[in-house]
Amino acid sequence: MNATPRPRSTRDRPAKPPLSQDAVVDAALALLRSEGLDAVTMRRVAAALDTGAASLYVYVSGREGLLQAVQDRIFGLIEFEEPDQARWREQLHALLDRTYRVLVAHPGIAATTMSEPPGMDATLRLLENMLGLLLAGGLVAQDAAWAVDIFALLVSYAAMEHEARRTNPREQPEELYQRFTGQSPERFPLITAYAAQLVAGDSEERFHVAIDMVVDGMIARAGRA
Amino acid sequence: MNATPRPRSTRDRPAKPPLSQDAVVDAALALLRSEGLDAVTMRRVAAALDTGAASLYVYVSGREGLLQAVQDRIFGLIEFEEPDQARWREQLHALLDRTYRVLVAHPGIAATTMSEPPGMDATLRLLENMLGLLLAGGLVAQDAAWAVDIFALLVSYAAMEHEARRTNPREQPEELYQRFTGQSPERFPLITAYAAQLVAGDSEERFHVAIDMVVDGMIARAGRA
DNA sequence: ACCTGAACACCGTTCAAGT
DNA sequence: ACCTGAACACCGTTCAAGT
Repeated sequence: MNATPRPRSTRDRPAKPPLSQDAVVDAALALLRSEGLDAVTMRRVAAALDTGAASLYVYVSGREGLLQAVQDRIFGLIEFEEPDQARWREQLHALLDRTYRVLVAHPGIAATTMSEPPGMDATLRLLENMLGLLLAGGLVAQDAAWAVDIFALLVSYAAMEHEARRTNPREQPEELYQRFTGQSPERFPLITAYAAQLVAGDSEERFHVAIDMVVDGMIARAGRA
Repeated sequence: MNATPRPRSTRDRPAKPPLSQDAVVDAALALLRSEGLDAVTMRRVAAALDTGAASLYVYVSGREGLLQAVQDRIFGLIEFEEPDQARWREQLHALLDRTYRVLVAHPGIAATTMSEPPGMDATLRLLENMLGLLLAGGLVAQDAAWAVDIFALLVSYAAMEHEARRTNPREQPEELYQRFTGQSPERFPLITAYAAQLVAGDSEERFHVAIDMVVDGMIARAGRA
């Protein structure tokens, strides 16, 4: 039927799937996991799929659109619990912990989650679930709606901080402590005095405290209203 | 003394200053204000100074170092008040408002403040002042130290949100409201029911509420301890 | 000693020209 | 109709070769 000579087998490469949105996102995700966000360029994703960068534009709107699809795929990995009034606060922490872990497993993606409003499917499910937990906690709807945004911000920031401490020597707590204590005590009396407090805790502890502060603040507001 | 012919005057161009760190940062700042962060490339900054990109590396360590110096210059524009126990909370809001306005006046720089730990002079002064306000409020030192980080995050986020809403039609509240209410009420009962609350408030209002939640949360924690 | 043109190794995106 | 090589218009950073 086909006169073109094929090398050795009917399939000359191991099951190259046809291009599709999913295949493009898969390739980007693999690159993200193995080499981080900087490696996720249109050209390298295309190369992993044995094609040219131009071919990707049929399936994604551009690099930004690709990254959004990747983000949504990652959020799709998070499992949800039905909100339970008796343990909503614990459930909130657990949900945010799972989100944190998924973000940390995909270096660089946390930064992109902060600059995009929720819109895709898995992102909306995360939003829906967080909102459910806060409403189960008896919070005022307006406060809950605003707080969801803050929690999303805090978890992304914690993941970014974790990555920075892992890869950037300048962000190591010891380094930072030295920098704070090395300042002039006349000019910076508080920074030098409280350097230990400023660098205390790992990203996960800092992030749990932050969540608790916001939750306690919401409850205080609800009590006043 | 010099045989090279000069055109018309002893100075053939209007007082071109010699290169220096300050001159490089000035040029970057001007570009940032007029065209945003994307315009601040080594090549364009150099072009504004009538030289090549390579020449900048004598004064800054690279693009990242330049952006840090720019950030510190911007924070240097913020004025500080001596912390006053009687009105620390109001002073905190005012300080964060001034920070917000300075960030908004320099599109794109807010994103860079989130990924760099405090280290330069003006950034440390901001940190020192915020810490002073929280301690004047009678908060536990460890809580105050952690909260400073959260406030810095919240103000940067608010500035980013403001910029996004100004430039990205997809982030306009009306657009977002349509997207939320357009979802399936079976799959997303809360998002569809509370779409109005989710998009309520401009970036400044949302940011003030966030600050109050954190402050109230800190006070609640201090009361428990 | 100081400065910089040109080169290196990349980018995202577009589009004419092929099949 | 679909796909893509090559081009366009850029990047940050380095370094040999000039003054």
